[in-house]
Amino acid sequence: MTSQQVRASARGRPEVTSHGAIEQAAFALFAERGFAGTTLNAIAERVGVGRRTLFRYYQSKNDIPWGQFDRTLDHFRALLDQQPDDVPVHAGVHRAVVEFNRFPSGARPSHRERMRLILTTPELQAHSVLRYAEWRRVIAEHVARRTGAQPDDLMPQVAGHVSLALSLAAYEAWLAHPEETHADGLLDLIDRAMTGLRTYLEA
Amino acid sequence: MTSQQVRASARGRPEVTSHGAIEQAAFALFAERGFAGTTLNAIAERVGVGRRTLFRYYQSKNDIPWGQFDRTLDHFRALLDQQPDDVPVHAGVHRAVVEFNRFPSGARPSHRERMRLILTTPELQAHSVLRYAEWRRVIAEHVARRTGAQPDDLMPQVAGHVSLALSLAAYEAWLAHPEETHADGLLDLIDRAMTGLRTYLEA
DNA sequence: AGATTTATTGCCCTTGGTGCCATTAATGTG
DNA sequence: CACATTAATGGCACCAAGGGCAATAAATCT
Repeated sequence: MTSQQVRASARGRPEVTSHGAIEQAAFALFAERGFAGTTLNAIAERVGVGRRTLFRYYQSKNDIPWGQFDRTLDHFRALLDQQPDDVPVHAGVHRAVVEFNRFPSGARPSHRERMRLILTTPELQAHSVLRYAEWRRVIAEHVARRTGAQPDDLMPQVAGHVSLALSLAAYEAWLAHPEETHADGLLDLIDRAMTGLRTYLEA
Repeated sequence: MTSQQVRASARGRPEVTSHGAIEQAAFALFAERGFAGTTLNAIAERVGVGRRTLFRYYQSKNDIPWGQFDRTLDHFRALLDQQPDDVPVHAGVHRAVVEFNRFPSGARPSHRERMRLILTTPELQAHSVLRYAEWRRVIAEHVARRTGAQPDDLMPQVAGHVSLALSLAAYEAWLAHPEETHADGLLDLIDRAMTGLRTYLEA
């Protein structure tokens, strides 16, 4: 990936590795031996760094596959904010969600590789809820602002939960058929999940 | 709770404890020291049993708060099956979901206590996804059967995911205001989550 | 009583994760 | 250049969850 947090000043001992380097090493090992079969020691060794140092870059082993997800949340917030006021709230949210999932194709590990690992590995599936919670919060806050409610009120929360539900269903479908390597299939599936919900509720 | 799996025969050494006894001890400790602050050793000690034995009753520490959730899934399946054919699929699912959450009030630990722990403790929040997956599967299978689709198709999956989304939003709201100790508030909130979704999508 | 069955539990080991802190490698200042 | 300062590295000791294994205990069956 690009790089790590821009350090405030160049003083002190420079960082000896980067998030990107760690992720590359980690994903290579995950592919070889699986997630559970890869120890932090093995990753540290391959990166050429002490095990203890890994914890300065990631809070836990489970956090490695997510990379710097938290950074992307600012982007998501911006996407929501730039939705025009004259479209219905739900439509704006939906559009922002779709846009949010448009990922650059050059990334390593690829978005698909990341998500495949995350959504197929039970430990990671579980751990991801904590990431999702922050993401949902962003939606709840947006919906609350647009509707004059509080973020913790039922409707904003429902909007967050349901948006996540649709995204997850779309991701699982995306990963299910192996042909669709390009991200377009994913965005399309998010749309289809939404229309799926509408027909489900109307039928 | 009532008891453990009915043993096939009465042969062999009898079980020295029960799921119920373990849960009681565990919840007492969780209340005292918190979930993370309670070691399996402490639980084993209070139950009066070896630590190793706990693993014969629960797969992991995280599984203790859920009790025998898997058992209730059969009940859920039955609730879905008994929905009349002439109501729309989504309505039947919704009704079954509501009914599923009507819990006996005499249980120890109480349903509310359980859910409060589960939904407030990050480790448990995460772990619960795995439980939810089975629950969602039940819905997806039902919807698939009723609509002539496959359980892994997009719409049934969306139905499962969205039903879960509504339930979680309702549970969180339920736990948010402390007055509503009786389960009725919960069932009502599930209804309100559903109408919340409808107004969100129509506005 | 002895064979059989089944649950308990202790022992040992691996792994993730944390606290602590000495060490290292850079930049700044006199 | 020497030396203070700053900040990252990584070793060490330790804890807790979890799993494999095997000995043992407590019941029933013949």
